[in-house]
Amino acid sequence: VAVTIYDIAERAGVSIATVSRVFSGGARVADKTRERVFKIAEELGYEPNVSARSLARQATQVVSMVLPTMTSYFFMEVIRGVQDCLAEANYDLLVYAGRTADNVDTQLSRAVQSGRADGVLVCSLPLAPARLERLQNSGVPLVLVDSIHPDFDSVAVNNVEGGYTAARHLIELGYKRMGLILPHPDPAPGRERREGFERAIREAGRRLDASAVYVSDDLQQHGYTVESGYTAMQALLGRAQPPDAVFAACDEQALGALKALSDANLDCPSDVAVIGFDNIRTSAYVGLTTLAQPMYEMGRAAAEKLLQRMLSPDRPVSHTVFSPRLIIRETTVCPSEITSRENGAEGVRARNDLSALA
Amino acid sequence: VAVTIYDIAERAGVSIATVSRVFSGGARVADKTRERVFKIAEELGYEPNVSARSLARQATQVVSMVLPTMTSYFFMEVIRGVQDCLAEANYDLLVYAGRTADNVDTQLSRAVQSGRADGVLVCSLPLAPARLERLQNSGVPLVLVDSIHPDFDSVAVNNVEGGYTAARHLIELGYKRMGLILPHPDPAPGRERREGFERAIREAGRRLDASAVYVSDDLQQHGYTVESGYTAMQALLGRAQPPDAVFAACDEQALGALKALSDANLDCPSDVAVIGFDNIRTSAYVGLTTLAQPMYEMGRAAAEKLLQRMLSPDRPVSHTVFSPRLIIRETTVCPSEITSRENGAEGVRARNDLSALA
DNA sequence: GTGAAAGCGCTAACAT
DNA sequence: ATGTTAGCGCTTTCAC
Repeated sequence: VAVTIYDIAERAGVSIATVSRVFSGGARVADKTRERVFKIAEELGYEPNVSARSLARQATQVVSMVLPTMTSYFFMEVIRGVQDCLAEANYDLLVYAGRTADNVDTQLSRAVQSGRADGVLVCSLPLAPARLERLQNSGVPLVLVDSIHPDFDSVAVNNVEGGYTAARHLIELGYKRMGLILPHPDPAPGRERREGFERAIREAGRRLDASAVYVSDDLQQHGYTVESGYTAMQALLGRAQPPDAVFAACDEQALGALKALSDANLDCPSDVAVIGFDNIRTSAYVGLTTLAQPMYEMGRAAAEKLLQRMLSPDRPVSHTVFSPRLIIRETTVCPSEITSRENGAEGVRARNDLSALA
Repeated sequence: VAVTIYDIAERAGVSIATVSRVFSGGARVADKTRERVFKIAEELGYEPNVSARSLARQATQVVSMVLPTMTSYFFMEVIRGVQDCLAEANYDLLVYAGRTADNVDTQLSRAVQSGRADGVLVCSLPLAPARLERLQNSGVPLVLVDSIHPDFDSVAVNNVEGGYTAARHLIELGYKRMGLILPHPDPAPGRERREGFERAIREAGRRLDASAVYVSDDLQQHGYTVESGYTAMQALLGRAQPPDAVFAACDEQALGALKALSDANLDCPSDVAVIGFDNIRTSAYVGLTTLAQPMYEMGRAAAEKLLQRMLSPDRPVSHTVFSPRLIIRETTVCPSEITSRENGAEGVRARNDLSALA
């Protein structure tokens, strides 16, 4: 049904090899011939068949990306970075997002299946032993995003540092009774953020009471939800010594916590301050203080790293770690205080908000 | 390098055809043979090569999806619906998102390239003549999402109805001076929402003054941004007769409008009411009254429709149109008024919020 | 600069 | 139930 190089070759009075050379770019073909071939191809509406080319070249010009779920601002931005980088290099992007927890491994398997893609990006997936083995056996070039393993290239944010920074920020502002809200303990990022947070508190000569920590057991989206944050804050408020500042290890939870506060007629930050992690879009809108991850850049970096690994499979494994950036908004400091404490800080905050809303 | 059916065939003492049959499912193979083949394949770590299979079958089991941009809650939900449906049918998803306006057509071309995918989903792309021709010539099964054209299957929301409903809601609440904020006039959805909105106003025996309409000329994201809404609301507030209720044709703009209101020390809804369109995540969070599009369902429906068209290319073209659903929150009615007007409405609203935040 | 020919790994008649 | 064989459309040595 479709037109092939044979059709072109015949009409142009050349061999299929020549037509192939014309469309493969590099090779040397007489200018006259090249032109003639292009012209005829244009007339006939010829396009090289992708599958045939992939089979012959033993390469697909496709990269696949595996995600635990589709619905998250974080993933969207990462994908955007990936997509932009790949498009520039003329690669296409196959997206595999899990729907349920068990479904993820099915998706992973498809993604790494032989001949499907030249490389694979694995995002935010804890590498349990079985999964790890699957990946190691696949032999496909692979880079990890938002997780780390010594055997694979990776791009991630320094979660420990982020947690540490969050605690330092609260300590410096003079808050006394810290609270901590965490998503499901399975994924590493939450655990790491907690580690940094607790370290800073220890270093300040204080301690985090067990009753001030709420860990979600929500399997829904590993607790990365507004609801889980809402529940968590309610629980913390019910404790004997409610906190005066809480670190929610992801912005979704922080937003839920904020909601719980306002439902309880408590003011943020004067009654309870809140700091999140991620800097999702809504955070800028509601003025949530948080630690920003450079999501788009992480996507780009991961794609670039993968492209490099595809070129030279033997290069040493490398890990790119970004530092989370503290964005101070209104949930840890009242606007008036900001101006009084830091000269011109108000102006900075305003600009922050505008750009963050972009 | 990789293991092929030849390796399996040899070790199992059968022909490659038998091995192929085993892995292609359907055909009848002796149970003993099948088992033996599976066992050996397992040992050798065999996986069918995707490109070879695609070439031989003349089908890829891949669907590609083209989007104007990656960064939008709407697209994300649509993609999720698409992905879920495709995964169930064992299809993979290739995502092409434009980065700049001109880039979109490059992406479109790749998406419909011969042999790349068995079908294509085109989302939110105005079909200018050149683009239209490209699609018609490609011969690939295709369905449109969030836009309509007589030549192609499509899935969309009834924007005219949505605009109409928005106006009716405001009229019934007793608002007098309507304002209208629109994204860039190029994409059809905005124009259609305006049409419905103005019709309802005409039918109510009133008219919409030209000075009460603000159309964004922002090319950035076709004006689907918080900033464009912010600017728009500021402009409307500066008019001789500022509106007491405004319809923003997308939620991003509505959020910007809300921000402009609060920056001007105006209360919503008592000074100016605001109603949006889309029901993005943040809208639920800030209590924005809006018209919800069933994004996930639209994605699913589109994918299903595409799968059907791929099965029977000659079926008549069909269009699925969803009705937008009015979600009343706090930007058009004060909570107290809701309870006084509609019995039990408060409870409904609360439930709405919880589920919408999910 | 161009052509001939041997694959790439799998599928699908057709034959047995 | 299984084997033989001719492709699928393109790339890529190797000659000339």
